[in-house]
Amino acid sequence: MNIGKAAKLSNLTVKTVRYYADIGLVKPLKNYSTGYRDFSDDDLAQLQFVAKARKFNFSIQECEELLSLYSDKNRSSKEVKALTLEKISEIDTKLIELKDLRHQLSFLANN
Amino acid sequence: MNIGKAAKLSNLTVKTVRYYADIGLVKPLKNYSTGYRDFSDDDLAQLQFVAKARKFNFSIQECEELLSLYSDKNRSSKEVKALTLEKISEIDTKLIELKDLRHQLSFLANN
DNA sequence: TATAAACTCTCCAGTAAGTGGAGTGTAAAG
DNA sequence: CTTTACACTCCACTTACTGGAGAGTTTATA
Repeated sequence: MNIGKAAKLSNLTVKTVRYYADIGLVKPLKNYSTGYRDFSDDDLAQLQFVAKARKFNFSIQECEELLSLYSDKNRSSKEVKALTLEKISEIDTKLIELKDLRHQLSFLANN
Repeated sequence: MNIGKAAKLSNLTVKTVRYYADIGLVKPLKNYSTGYRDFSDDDLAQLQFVAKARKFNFSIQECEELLSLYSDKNRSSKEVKALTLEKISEIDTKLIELKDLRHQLSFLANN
């Protein structure tokens, strides 16, 4: 699919998707007659994942790590699992902090 | 208190606190003989709040809005409440998305 | 009391992750 | 067949910091 569709389906802007392709975070094929990028369903899945992770301040580099969980055959299953669990625990911390922030705001709303 | 203590107590770096003072997000007094910034407890509370909000991608400008909830006497109580509730609802969305991301990762960890 | 360590300041340059816009080529609809 | 929508590159700008130089201040130690 073209970049516009990929952007729409991943809730990213065309600019951002192009940027991610530029830095090699996704590697869509390129039609060398038109120069248009061609995103596979797999590319799309990666974009969707990155879109979510970036929202919670996982850096581009961390996103790359997380994406490698999907695809890196050189990693042992144990290693994959450990890395994933680490990220999950980071998310759990974020969840607590976010609830705390919500609490603080809702306290504000009631006075 | 000096900037180092303010930074430590708000989990920000000295650099970041200085930056927030530079852009006027906090307005510590300044000792005009030494040039040292002097952060009040109130300044600290604002820094602590901003530190939390920034973690969840509320922009600096949004942080300014949120901080104004604490102090802006020109706002009607209704307006304050509405703005706060809006931010809370944004947080609720973030909470859902974050749980979703966690779910996706924990699925990864189990195969 | 001297002096070293720790802390502060300003200023300036660099970074991460985009964002906006000009200028131009391609494809689809009317 | 031409207007409209979408794609491309390239380059400058933005946000929110971050690092480092060079210099003054405060505190702890010898």
